[in-house]
Amino acid sequence: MENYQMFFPCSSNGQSVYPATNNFYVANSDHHHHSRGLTVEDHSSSSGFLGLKTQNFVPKFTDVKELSSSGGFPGSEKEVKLGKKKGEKKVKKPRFAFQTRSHVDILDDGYRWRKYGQKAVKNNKFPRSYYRCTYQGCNVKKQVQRLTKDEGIVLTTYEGMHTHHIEKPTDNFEHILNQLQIYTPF
DNA sequence: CGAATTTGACCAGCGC
DNA sequence: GCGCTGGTCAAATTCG
Repeated sequence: MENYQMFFPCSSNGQSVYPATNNFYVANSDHHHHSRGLTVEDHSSSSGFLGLKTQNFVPKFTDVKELSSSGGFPGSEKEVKLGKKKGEKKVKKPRFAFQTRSHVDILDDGYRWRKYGQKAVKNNKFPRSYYRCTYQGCNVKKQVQRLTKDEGIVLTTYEGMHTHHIEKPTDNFEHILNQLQIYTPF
């Protein structure tokens, strides 16, 4: 129940979902001093990945990262600790980050999100926004952050898997999500 | 009027 | 142990 590398196993052009370059890395540590590794570009040809659309702008995915999985990378997991919950044990949740090239922060992926926080992060002049899926019982979270390096890039990090059907189907994203469910142990 | 957002406070983990 | 940082809560406020 832990390996989610096959997040979006299909891409429109059959490439660049998993950039087989040094741009793909496992971002496990939250406390690096520099925004290293956030190299972008080189994959700007990967348009049409999900067909995500915002109001009137279709972002291009420039990178896909697996943030945290217990797949066996040495010291890769920095699992979220839900120590605040009374009886909850700490659950490792897979996290995936997408770098999208967009001028808007809110990428409409078809789910309904409620913002529950916003924090200024170090080494980044843009705040990071925290969202939670509003579907009852589905506590999938995501955070959206714009890069100081290149403010045209928006880094969206998903945490957890949706256990329900998409609410607002947008183009082929629903199809992608269906693909996703196949690899979901839930 | 209910739902969503804003925003400061609070808390936990980690490094020094 | 203390302070910094990231993540979450929750009351107040705004929005539809």
